[in-house]
Parts: sequence; C-alpha cells; structure tokens
Amino acid sequence: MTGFLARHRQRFLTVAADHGLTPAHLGALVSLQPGDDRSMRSLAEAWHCDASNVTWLVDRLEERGLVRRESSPSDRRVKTVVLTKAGERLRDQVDTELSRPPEQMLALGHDDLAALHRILDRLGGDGGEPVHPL
Amino acid sequence: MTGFLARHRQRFLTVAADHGLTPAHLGALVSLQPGDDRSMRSLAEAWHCDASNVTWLVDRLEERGLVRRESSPSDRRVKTVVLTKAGERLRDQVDTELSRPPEQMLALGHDDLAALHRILDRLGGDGGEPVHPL
DNA sequence: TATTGTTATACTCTATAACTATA
DNA sequence: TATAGTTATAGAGTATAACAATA
Repeated sequence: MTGFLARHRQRFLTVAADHGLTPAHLGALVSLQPGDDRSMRSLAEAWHCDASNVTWLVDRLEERGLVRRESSPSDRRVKTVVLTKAGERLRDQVDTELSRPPEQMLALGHDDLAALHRILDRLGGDGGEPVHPL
Repeated sequence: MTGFLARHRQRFLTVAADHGLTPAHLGALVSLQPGDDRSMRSLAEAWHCDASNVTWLVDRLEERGLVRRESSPSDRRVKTVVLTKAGERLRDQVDTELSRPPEQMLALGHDDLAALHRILDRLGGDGGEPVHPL
C-alpha cells in the first residue's frame, strides 16, 4: 500500500509540473470550489500555512488569471478569493487528471471494484478535511 | 480515495516532525536498509536529487548520530553510508509508525481485509521503486 | 485595541557551478 | 581526462515581524 501511495504522490507532483504549478499552488487551486467566496484568512487555516504565504500563493494564481481578489462589502478589511472562468476550467482539468484511476485499477473486475468501494467507505474515504497543499 | 491518500501524506509529515526530521530526511532514513553499504552517488539516484543535496542530507543524519560515512577500500574516492545502531533503531521505529494501519482499517473484518489485500496485489502494491524522499 | 491583509526580511531546502582528490 | 564527493553560491518556498487600513 505504501508503494501505491507513493505513486499517487508522484503523480500529484507530475501533474503540478505539467501545468507549471508548484505542488502548493496545485493544492490551493484544487481546494477552491467554483461557487466559493473565501477570505484570505480562512484560506490560511484551510491550507495550514501563514497568512503571508497565502498572499504569495494567491498573487501567483492571480498573475496566471486563475483567481481574482474581491473586496468584501460587509468588512472592507477582508478580501475574498474567487475562481475565474479560466481558473474553473484548469481546476476541473487537473481534478480530473488527479482522479483518473491508474490503469491497474481499470483492469479490476466488477466484484473487486465493488469491494474496493465498500472498503474505502469504511475507511472514511472522504471524511475529514479536503486536500492540503503541501 | 483521495482523502485517504491525503491523510497518509499528512501522517508522513507528522511522523517526520515528531522526530525532528524534515520529510526528505525521513524518506532518506527509511530508504536505508540495515545491512546496506551505499555510495553517496547511488543515493543521489535513489533519492532523485543532486549529489550536493545528498552531502547535506547525510551531514544532518550524521550529526544526529543516525548514520556514519565510511571510506570504500576499493576506490578511495567513494564514501559509503551505513546506519549506526541508533539509526537502525530509529529507522525501525518510524517504519513501524508509518506502516501502522489507521484505526478504521483495524476495524475491517476478515473478508474485507482479504479483499483489500487481493486488490492491492492486483494494483501492483509494491511494484516499482521504493519510496522517494520528497 | 484587535483584526485583515501586505510588505520586509530571514531561514530552510534544493540545485548549479567550481573545486579537491582520486582514478 | 573522467568521476566521487564537497564547498560556495543562488533560487524557490516558507515563516516571522513590522506595518497600514479598518473594525
């Protein structure tokens, strides 16, 4: 299982490099949801990093036109980060690439797939928090 | 499955921090086998990093007394890296920590465990190379 | 006075290039 | 001349501390 996990990690790094993103930027991009509207501060917590680093990460995503800062009308200190159209497209694309099952998994029969699905459910496959950047 | 993989990644980072190691140092330590006797050069290839970085990684492991440089008798340019007793102990300990199944997995019944084992075999669970540090 | 986000700065990890010593 | 390892140096990514604007 360790080998399987290591290969997935490697794929994460490869997908990031393919799109000219650092691992942290890829994680950040994927963690943003299309309808979302999140303050910088909340992103710092979600990404487990310092606020100043959020400034830097968002700066680069904004330079690439993937993301846009907006000022919150309710509190003018707060800036909120939203995906642009281009950001949504790239996010969906890399999300698809990251979710694509490895070929050995595609070769599994129906019974094995059902078993895997059941087991992952029991393992709490999507419980807890979303992916963190690092 | 992505959530499961992310949690494993998080555990790797936590184990590293708990022992005062960077992720790269933890990966390096785990990749060394007790009887091994490997040149710096071969480690650079195994770890997919530059030779100068191997010098730095081994420096810190040596400062901690986990590893020892020895000169190869056959080629005096070559230095070989071996685990000390303390290094073997720590390596075994973190290896155990990293291999410990998450509690949800311990809760799986015999049939599910057998199925998981069979499926991971089909997925090539331990094919390919050992874990790389990064 | 406390909080949001930014800027200035320093630290860590990594790589590239130059160097020493062997081969 | 080429190779193993080190040292000097630069770059990327991260954090800490000081700051401006707003609450």
